Amino acid sequence: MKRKVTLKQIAKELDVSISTVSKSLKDSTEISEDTRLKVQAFAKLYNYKPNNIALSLKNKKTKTIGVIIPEIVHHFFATVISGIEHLANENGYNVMVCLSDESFDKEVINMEMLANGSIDGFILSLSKETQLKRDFHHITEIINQGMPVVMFDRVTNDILCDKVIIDDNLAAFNAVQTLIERGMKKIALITTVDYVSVGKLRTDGYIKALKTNDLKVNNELILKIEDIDNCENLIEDLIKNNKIDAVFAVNELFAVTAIKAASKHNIKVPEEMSVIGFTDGIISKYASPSITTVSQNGIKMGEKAAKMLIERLESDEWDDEQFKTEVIETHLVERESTK
Amino acid sequence: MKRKVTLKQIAKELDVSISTVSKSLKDSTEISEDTRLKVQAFAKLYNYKPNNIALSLKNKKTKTIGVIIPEIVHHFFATVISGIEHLANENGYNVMVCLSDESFDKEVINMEMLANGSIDGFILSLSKETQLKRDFHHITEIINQGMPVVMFDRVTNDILCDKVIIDDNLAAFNAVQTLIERGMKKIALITTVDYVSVGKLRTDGYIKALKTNDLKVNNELILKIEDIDNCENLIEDLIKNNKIDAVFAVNELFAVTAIKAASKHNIKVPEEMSVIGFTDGIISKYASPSITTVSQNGIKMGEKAAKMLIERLESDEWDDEQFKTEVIETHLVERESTK
DNA sequence: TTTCAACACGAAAACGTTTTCGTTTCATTT
DNA sequence: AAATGAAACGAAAACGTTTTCGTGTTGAAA
Repeated sequence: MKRKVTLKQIAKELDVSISTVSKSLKDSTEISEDTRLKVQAFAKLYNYKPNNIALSLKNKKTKTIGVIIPEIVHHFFATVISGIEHLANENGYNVMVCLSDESFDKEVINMEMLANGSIDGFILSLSKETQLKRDFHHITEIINQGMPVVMFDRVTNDILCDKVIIDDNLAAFNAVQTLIERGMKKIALITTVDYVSVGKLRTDGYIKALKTNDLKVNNELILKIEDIDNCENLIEDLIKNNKIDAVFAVNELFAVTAIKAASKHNIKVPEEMSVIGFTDGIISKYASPSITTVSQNGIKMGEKAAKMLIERLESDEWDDEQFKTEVIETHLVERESTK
Repeated sequence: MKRKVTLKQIAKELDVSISTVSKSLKDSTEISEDTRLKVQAFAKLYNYKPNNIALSLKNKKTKTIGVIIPEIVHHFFATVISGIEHLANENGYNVMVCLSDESFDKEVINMEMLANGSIDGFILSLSKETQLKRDFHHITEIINQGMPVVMFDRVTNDILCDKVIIDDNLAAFNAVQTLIERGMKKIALITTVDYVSVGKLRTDGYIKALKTNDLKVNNELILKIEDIDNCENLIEDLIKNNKIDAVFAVNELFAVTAIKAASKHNIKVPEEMSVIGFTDGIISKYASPSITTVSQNGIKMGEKAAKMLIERLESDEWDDEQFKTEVIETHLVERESTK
């Protein structure tokens, strides 16, 4: 077992100073060709690689990005991470991932943990609980300490920082508008509780589309689901008890569950009922019928977020206090669940 | 913007030495109560938190686990990460995630990057390309440097280290055995190319089950897919051209694609054809019909891998050179695609 | 009064780098 | 022969900790 070799060991072995070794390896002209080559050969032989931790301490830069997300077993968040990781890697950064599990406390603990030197900046999406509590002191504090933060998807106006989002409101509006244009009148909405920012925005888009087209907003057709694990019965009731033309769901899980409920009651999709979901994930693609969705390009969001963060990190320190909000384009991916 | 405060700054502010500050914060009895309280109050006021990087350098421990996986936009790997992250977090560890994108070179680069001090140990699953090349020197080298490695799922006998796997062979055998017991005779296999370790093992299990039951192994019923993105046509041909009783697929993607192909040709699942998949993921759950699968508990695998790694890290340094291979239990999750 | 603990604190090394600023040596110029 | 200057290298600080080992000041015991 040969342990990693350090500058000190090389120096001792070759009977020169640590400085000489360091300079030699950096091809400094200060060192004679003789010693330079000798040191380099020795270093290569022993496979010397500088210690990242020591470099981090010296440079006050870790070249690491911290990512805090609510969960990872979730197609959208997984794609975002993928985007972040790739862009980070291209730029010589590594990625530390922490899960908040939708919990405020875990979000706080994880952020404080990482903020103490482990990383250079954050990319994060708020947990449900944090959105419910509207308590963001842990994030503003970190920003105040001079650490850049980029938020994505689940963001809030209460924090000033760079953000990457989609236009949830508009995307929902367009989706519902499409349904209306195709003749649907009785359109149900399956959404989350209001404190989830994106859920609220999509709900607003739905309502706006109805109003724009002089359709009544019927609260019986709006289902707000708190506990995602027990949504089947609620959705089944909604579909069974109302003669619905179409369903707009704010995520794919609700969409596929609606389709399953319809099929259970012999309602044909899309002939008798159209369904549009949100987030173009794996379920929508492989469900039967496959589901028309609003695409939400997680890869792009991740890449954009990483790019913004790295640019801040490498700009000359806070030269520009103007924070930006980038809006990622969405579009409707038409599949079999709409006619 | 108030930057993070250090021991040195506190020391200067209170006109004591750095040592005194450090000891005070650690409640050392060496320090008088007076100064101790004074220092603690000041530290609290300025929200002092020790710098992780400095601690890592001093302790030669980063309290960070490196994870290398082929991709993350993949339900199984996402669940594994989830398991790793939770167990790591419980034990005060953080997780750095790197994606190899199924590429040998990226796997090597990422590992070398992290091995230079950034992490205490690795958890990894081999990329396809690495499995194809059978070149593992980058991993053995890291192990030789004294860094613990735990491999999961896609492992190899060529490396001596801790491992976490499922019994792919047995699980496949049992799945096919179940099909046979229910009267199926013409059972197709949709699998990967042989160099993917788990694909090969599952293929062997399929063959073994047939042979055990004196059924002929018909190569026309075995489809080995290289390019996962273009599997539809191949699978459709397989199903169209053979009157098949059942399909055993080595992942859920193949399984759902088989079902779609069947439905396209008006073959009813499960009435005319049963389907069993592998990896109990989100597709299987939400497909129509939902798919019977061999469960492969990624959370448990991740937790187990993290546990083994942390135990090695915190044991008294290589006290035990015996590496273990943990086998995670699987079982058949029965759904609608089998009768 | 001397001696010796106990007490309270500080200096310094160590972790592994990079980099600035000497210092020594030797050859060249005046 | 003295002065200058380049060439080649080393010492030391710095990043932020922890910890060992002093050291100076007390008070009490001898």
